[in-house]
Parts: sequence; C-alpha cells; structure tokens
Amino acid sequence: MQARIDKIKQQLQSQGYKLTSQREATVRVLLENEEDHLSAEDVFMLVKDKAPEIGLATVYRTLELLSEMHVVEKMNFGDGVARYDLRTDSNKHHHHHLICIKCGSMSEIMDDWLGPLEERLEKEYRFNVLDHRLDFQGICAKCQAKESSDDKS
Amino acid sequence: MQARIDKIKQQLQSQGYKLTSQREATVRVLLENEEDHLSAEDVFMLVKDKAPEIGLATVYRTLELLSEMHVVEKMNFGDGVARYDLRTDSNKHHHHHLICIKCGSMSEIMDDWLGPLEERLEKEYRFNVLDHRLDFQGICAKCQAKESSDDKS
DNA sequence: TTAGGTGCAAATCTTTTGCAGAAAG
DNA sequence: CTTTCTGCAAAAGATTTGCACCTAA
Repeated sequence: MQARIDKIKQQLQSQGYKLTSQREATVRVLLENEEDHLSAEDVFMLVKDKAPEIGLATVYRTLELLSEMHVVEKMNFGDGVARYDLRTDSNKHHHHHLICIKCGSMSEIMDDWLGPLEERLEKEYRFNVLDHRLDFQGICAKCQAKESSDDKS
Repeated sequence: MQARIDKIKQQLQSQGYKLTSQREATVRVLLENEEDHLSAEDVFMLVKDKAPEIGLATVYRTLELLSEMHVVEKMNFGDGVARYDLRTDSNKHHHHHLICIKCGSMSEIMDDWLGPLEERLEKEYRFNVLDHRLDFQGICAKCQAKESSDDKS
C-alpha cells in the first residue's frame, strides 16, 4: 500500500503538487475502500476518522485533482452524486455495472467484454479510446422473484 | 408526429395521468429536437416559446414523469446536468456515445453492439436487462490532430 | 365533480469559490 | 521565502417540494 502512495506522491510532485497529510488521508481511504464507489460525502466521513479537522471542500478539491491526474475515476450513476474509484494499476477500468431499477442495488462484472469493440472504434471512427463505461439497467434476480410473488397477491 | 403524441397520450392515460397543454408542449419540443440531448433548462426555454406561462418546476415534473414511463431516457454525461432523450419507437435505446475529454464534443454511433452481451447477462447473472448505456471516453480525431500540432510548437 | 396538475417561491442538496491564515519544499 | 493548500462560510447551480389555485376527463 505504501508503494502505491509513493507512486501517487511522485505523480503529484511531477506536476508541482504536494502530497499533504489531508491528501494522503484521502488516498488511504480510497485504497482501503477500493471495492466501493464512494461519493465525496462518503470519503469525507471516512477521512474524518483519520484527520478530523479536514473540510469537505478539501475532499472535493483533492478528488478533483486526483481525477485530473487519472488516479481516480469520477463516475456518475445518475443518482445525483459523483462517485470516485481508484484506478487499478493496469491503466483501464475494465468492469461493467448492473443497476437494478427496482431496489437500486448495483453489482459489477469484472470481465471486460469490450476489447474488440474498442479496436473497431479506433479504426472506423478514429476515436482514441481512453476509457469506457458500460452500465446495464434492469431488474435483478432478487427483485424479479419479489415481483412474481407480488403478482400473486 | 401527431401519431406519436397520441400514443404518448394513451400511455399517460393508461396510468391515470393527463396530457395537459404544458405536457404536450414539452413533448413537442422533445420531438422537434430529437437529435439533441436537451437539459431541463434547454427544454424549459424552448417550451416557453410555445407556452410562455410554463414554470421550470413543471418541466422537471414532466420530464421525470416521462422518464418513469420510459418515454424519455434520462442521461448524465457528468457535466452536472441531466439530459433527456425521447426514446425511439423501437423500445430500446440502441446507440452509444463517444465523448471527447479534450473538447467535450459528443457523437453517436447508432449501431447496437450489445445484443449478444445482453443475452449472456440474462443467462449468467439472471439480470433482466431493460436498457443499457455505453459511453466511450477518449480523444476525438480533431483533437488528436490538434495535439500533435501542439507538440511541435 | 374531483383527482391530478400548475406556477411560484422557498427549500434542499451537491459542488464550487473567495479569502485569510497555514504549511510544504 | 514563496507557492500551494486548507478550513470556513458563503455562493452557485440543479432539482425538488409545499401550497393554494386550476383544469382535464
């Protein structure tokens, strides 16, 4: 984990930015919650445990900075808040989301199904793909079960 | 065009909703701007030409309603505003977006490349897909050209 | 007639910004 | 030292909501 922080520190410094204690605490929170898709508010609450004096604005500024540096990915699931994911060491964010419109649950598929599509895109549209985002909306298995039992009542 | 409005009217009425003049004006604006991805504010300004007394809140409520009825699709490109697209008569919204991170331009691919993936999803994950959203982020042909000329300077 | 709709203004919620003081290199 | 950061509070936007008055069916 220290190795990843050092790497981020170097990235920041190469652009003239500093790795302050607040920024380090923020990065640690992201590292410790890599599986989640934290909102700025989520990150703020978690960082407060490590650095109680931190302000929400600093968290926003840090996330924005990390996003510009491509250290985190800023995402939007349409629920009114931006969510942030640390990028993996491999440079791309190869997973897709299944979002249930009934219960709001979100699960992930870790496969990347889009490799061939991206190649086609670069060829046919001359578009240099840096990242993609594939979300499916629908009804999860649990809610399908619930729906059919509701129908009976 | 009248046919599509009548159809939407029926859909609304089947759920106990009314097609008021404000709602009709809103739908007409969406029909007349099918190629764009209008924000609520955009729609509001356009609807005002037809129905000057309309309020922004009504536009939001109408778009929300139409979204729930799957008449429009609510989208989010990460620029802080929700955008709304009328769905085509075919029940799914089969196109993908290419978003340039340099200039912010957005273009569309009208093909649907995901049919087989959706089938696999229903089988492997028992997830009933109603819609999907596929966005690619990267650098458009124009900005690639600009970048390489900038490098020279 | 009456449930559903509307406009307005106020309220909410997320995110951004101005500023004076603090700290990293 | 000097440039970058930070916390705070205020501001800015987008969207939602309460309410008293309308209106489509």
